[in-house]
Amino acid sequence: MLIVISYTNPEPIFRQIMEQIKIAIASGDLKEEEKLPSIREMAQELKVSVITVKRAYTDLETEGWLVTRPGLGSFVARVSRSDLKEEKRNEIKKVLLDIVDTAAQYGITAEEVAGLLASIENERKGS
Amino acid sequence: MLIVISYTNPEPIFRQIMEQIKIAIASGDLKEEEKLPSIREMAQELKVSVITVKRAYTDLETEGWLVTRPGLGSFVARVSRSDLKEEKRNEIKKVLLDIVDTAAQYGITAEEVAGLLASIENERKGS
DNA sequence: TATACTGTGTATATATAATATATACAGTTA
DNA sequence: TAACTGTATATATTATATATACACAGTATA
Repeated sequence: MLIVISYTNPEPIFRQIMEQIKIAIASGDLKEEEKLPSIREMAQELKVSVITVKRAYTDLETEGWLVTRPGLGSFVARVSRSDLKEEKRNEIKKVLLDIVDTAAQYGITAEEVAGLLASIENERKGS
Repeated sequence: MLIVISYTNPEPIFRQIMEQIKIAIASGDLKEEEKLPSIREMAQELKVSVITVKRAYTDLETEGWLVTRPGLGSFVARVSRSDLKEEKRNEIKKVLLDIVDTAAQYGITAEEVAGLLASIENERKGS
């Protein structure tokens, strides 16, 4: 599993790890019931403390994406793939809602926000 | 000037203050050259430390929205209103770009994101 | 079958940086 | 000098990250 952490990224390391594991699950790169690298393995690969990786795994378990068994390892939880995608959709919707509200306070209309989004898609197609 | 801070909001207090001052400037509620409440006044109103308000004012000055004169007070900088709106537009575009990228990693298309945004607007009109 | 080995996760104590505070200091004007 | 203004210093609390010592699970082997 390829995980890359950035020290310039203000996001804490354990969250960067969490996010990339979620993406691995959502993309099918990590399958249900599959064993993840041990916290020591991953800590060594990322040149990061074991505790930091543990924090990422523990939080992912709390959110229901992993199951950890002491002495055995951590495993991808059941039925997490489509759930993860749905969770992300809701998360995105919440952020969009916040954007529209904030924009309004600055006198930027919802139509204008939609226009910005459309311009991003067009620029993407162009390249 | 009405500012409301929330302790459940994970955003630090000084950033909540900054954001609401920016909105007051963008909306014209605070005009160019106008004097802001003294840090002590605002600290007392918000039941918050003077240092926290100072931090907000100092950062706003660094970003160019305020000018502070020791012994006199803090004042809205010149030509900040339209600049602020433009800055916000750029900020929003950056966030939208990030959303589209992240969504793609979860197998959510840009069209789907646009759809979510459209649904928000529709729900708003409905209410 | 007992036990030692090697893998796994866990708990405790510590360091550093960001946020928020209280209190003492200094500039401006009347 | 009085009554405003912002500023500087030292301290507390919380989040993030770490090192090190501990405990659990499976397996090889004496």
